[in-house]
Amino acid sequence: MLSPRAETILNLIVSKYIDRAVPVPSQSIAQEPMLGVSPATIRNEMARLEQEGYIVRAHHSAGGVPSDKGYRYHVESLKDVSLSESEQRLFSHLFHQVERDMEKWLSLAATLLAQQTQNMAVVTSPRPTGCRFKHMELLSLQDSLALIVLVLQGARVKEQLITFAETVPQSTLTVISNKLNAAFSGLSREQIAEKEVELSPTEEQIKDVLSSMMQGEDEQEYEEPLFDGLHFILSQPEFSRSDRMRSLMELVEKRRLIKTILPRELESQKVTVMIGRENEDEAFHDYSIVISKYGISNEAAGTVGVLGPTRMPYAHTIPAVNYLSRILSELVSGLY
Amino acid sequence: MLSPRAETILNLIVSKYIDRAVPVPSQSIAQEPMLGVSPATIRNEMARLEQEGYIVRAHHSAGGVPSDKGYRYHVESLKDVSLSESEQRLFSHLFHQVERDMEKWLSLAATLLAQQTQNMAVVTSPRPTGCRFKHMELLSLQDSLALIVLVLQGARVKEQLITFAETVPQSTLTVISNKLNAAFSGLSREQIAEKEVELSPTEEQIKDVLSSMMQGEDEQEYEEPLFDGLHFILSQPEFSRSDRMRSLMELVEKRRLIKTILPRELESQKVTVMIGRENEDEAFHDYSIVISKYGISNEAAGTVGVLGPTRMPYAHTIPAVNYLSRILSELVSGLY
DNA sequence: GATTAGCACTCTCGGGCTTAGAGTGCTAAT
DNA sequence: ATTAGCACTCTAAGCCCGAGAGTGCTAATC
Repeated sequence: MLSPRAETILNLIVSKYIDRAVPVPSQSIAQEPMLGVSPATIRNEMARLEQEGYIVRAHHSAGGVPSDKGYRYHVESLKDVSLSESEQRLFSHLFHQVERDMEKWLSLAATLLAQQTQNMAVVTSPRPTGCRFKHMELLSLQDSLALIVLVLQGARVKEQLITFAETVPQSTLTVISNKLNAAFSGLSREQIAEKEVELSPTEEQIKDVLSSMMQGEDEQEYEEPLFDGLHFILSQPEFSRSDRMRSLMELVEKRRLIKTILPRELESQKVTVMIGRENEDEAFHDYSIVISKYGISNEAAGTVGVLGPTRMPYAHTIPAVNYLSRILSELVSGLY
Repeated sequence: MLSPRAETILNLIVSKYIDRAVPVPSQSIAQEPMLGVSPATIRNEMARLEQEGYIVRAHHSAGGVPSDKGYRYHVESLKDVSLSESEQRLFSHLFHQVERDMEKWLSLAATLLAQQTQNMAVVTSPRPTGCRFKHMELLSLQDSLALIVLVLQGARVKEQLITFAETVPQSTLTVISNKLNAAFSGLSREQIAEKEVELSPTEEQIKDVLSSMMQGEDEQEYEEPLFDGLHFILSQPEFSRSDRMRSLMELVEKRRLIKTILPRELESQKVTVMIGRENEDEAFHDYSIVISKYGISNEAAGTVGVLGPTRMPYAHTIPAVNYLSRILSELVSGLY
């Protein structure tokens, strides 16, 4: 419903505004060689775009600034742009160079994404839904103090100290861990609770700790996410006023992202873009979020995304989030 | 060399400035009932304090602001103030309530410290100097993919994936881990390298990975530290200008603290205060750092501290850092 | 000699005014 | 449908001014 020329002009306004952060005047559009028209014509078109809500003006006689609707239009027009081949190669190369360690992969993904988009990247760990016991180990540290190392399905390792009422030697601990490993291997927390096994008081205590470790894992729907690129986002002109800056910092520190945005059901593996007021949470009405699930759905899924001002380089961000979520999915499926 | 009255006045200026963040006029000092003198007298004393460099004036006819030297004087005067009994009890109570887990302790320490001082707290993990092998475990994930779980002295657990050239069943892995556990128990990385053991190619590969895991642990002098209270420090009036705010954020993200401040040799277990230009690194010339080592010297030492503007509530900060470092030391020594 | 009242002086901060410049909307001509 | 031309609008920056806060100095007082 937008004439081809109007479309071109809108896209020009959006991209110019994205990289200059200054209201776009009709003149600067007219200079583009691709459409040989005068500023006056552009002004007419812009008046129409404003009426229809694609752009907004700061005041009566100022240049055009894209509205949420304008950004949305722009985003739709690049839904299936993908990362350039050379960047794809660069990314996978970097992933293959790094140690084989989930932590490292996540932090690499966050760094690359922040770098690529000049905004803040957020990555959460792939979290198994309903974790399963794989293996445990008991190590004596002092007479009555021991370390429990619990390995869950999917190469996830947790540790926890435990204090016994009495001295328990390593030899006993080894016996116990063999027994419990045999009994619990492959089971979920519920199954472990139901399982009928003859247990000594010490063994019972250990079982309780294991169970609470697994419960912690199950309940904590998203673990502390990884952030990178705060300094990029903070140097955006949107945050030159320090109160805007502080409110962003509070969003980050108060973990609001995690609580309200991440838990939302995302279409599996597809990049979702939420622009300004499209976000339900009012706190994000001035921000855009580009986010995607990755991992194995219903088994171990994490999220990878970018937070920035609505004036965000979507053309870089969307393909980058998309590609990284694919890489991470592959890496995760290697672990299951 | 400062008359008792001058001392009182200086201390009043410092504390008033610390909680109001506004240059202190002679009047507001004269109001203090403890010295029954007129503003004019205070002005004379303040002129002296300014000459001697204890206070500074923003402009010719403005109130007094403590200089670094002034803060230093103030800090020296409260070197052996300690935390109130009730707070001590509160702190230890909180530590005993939380799970027995180093991570949790550190994060509690950071939160408490930030809260108490209304500034940013930094805590690093206790890092063993020259780590020692305690135990390892090999778990098959897929045909030729396994997970190595390595436990080091001091309840420190690391994990790492490994891919073999061929399929290796769990039974073989179990045999191998028993063998290596027996051979390497209690050894440092160098000792493991020297140790003469007959090893199969697969075992050799595992040994190499173990060695590199331990090397990583040894080399990484300080691991990612824990921050808390960014929002406190950012709401200090010092950071109302957004450029100051951003430069702080960069200090934090670029890990400058860790690289230049933390590695400095600190007198063991004693609180060190560095005020403004006393910091070697120019980047910290506007900040103060209150920091202390904790742990077991030459075995496993971490740092706990506070970063803030030079206008910092030293009277709360110093005893809090001091007390928390003592608590953490106790907790760490429980693990060794 | 130390203290203090009194006063002139300095400096900052906010409000209001003005001006330059950027960019528009409209009208009339092409 | 396009465009040149122009009057109009709005912002941002500079400037001035006056109020207020707080000082330093001087001269009087204890």
